[in-house]
Amino acid sequence: MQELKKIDLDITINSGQVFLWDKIDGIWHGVNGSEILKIIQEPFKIISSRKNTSDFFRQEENIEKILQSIKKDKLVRDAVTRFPGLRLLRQDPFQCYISFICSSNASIQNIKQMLKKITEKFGKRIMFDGHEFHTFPTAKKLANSSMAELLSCGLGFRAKYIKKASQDVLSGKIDFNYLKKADYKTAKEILLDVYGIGDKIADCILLFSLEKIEAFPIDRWTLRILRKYYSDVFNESISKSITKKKYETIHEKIVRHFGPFAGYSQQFLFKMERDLNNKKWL
DNA sequence: TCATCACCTGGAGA
DNA sequence: ATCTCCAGGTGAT
Repeated sequence: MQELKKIDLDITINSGQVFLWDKIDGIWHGVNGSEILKIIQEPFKIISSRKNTSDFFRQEENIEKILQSIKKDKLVRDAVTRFPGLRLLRQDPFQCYISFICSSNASIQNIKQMLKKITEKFGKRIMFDGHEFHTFPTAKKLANSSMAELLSCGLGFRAKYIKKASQDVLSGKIDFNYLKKADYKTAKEILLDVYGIGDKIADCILLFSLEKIEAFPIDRWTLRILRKYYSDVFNESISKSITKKKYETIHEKIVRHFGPFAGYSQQFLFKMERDLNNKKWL
């Protein structure tokens, strides 16, 4: 029973959810909004630079129930068997929002580099555990930055997205607390209205930071998985590219098939397929 | 509604 | 060395 609840840090951090994490002397350290986290694997312990820390690993959640639910699908069951310690994380919403806007048409290494520069240029420098870190900047800080400063972070065409998206948070057009309370569909529509956010990125933000576990981001990897293993299940051939309308109808089928915790199944499938293809992580 | 295409940038592979 | 291609997409025709 205790084994089922064990979180595997290497696997979880290397599953495409977070980018600002590094192993220092064999121990994972990472940035989550205004806090820096240090996580010991054995015995499992979370050390935060802040007094009040969030439930980053979702330890309050009934993971046994969730795994039991998603394991009804055979391929997900295989993935859970291979990566039993993989967990969904609960990230700082603004950092998650900016991170995935940066992810557009970029490799994980590239995304990490962009975000690292953003924290170094705009975040607050703090010493923690004997090392130097930079917190993730506030929306205000990024909204008021110049385009030249943003471009110097290697953001390229994403710089204009980041600037506008930050302004939308500052103005209150995007209110993460409201989005957390709203239902999936409502929250998604609001996010889709942000310049630089489409279906895939909206779903990542919803799943990784806004408590929408039914979100199932469909990127080139998940699409590949769906094409490869689920065309029969969904009773339709899935094309190589996906249109806006198609994304919506497929998502409905996904939730019907995988259930209310579909986002968890996505995480296991994504991890498995990328590992299978020897793709690099952090 | 749908199919193309350009897009910043850095790294890998030819 | 130099070039091409691609990377967890999105917005504009």
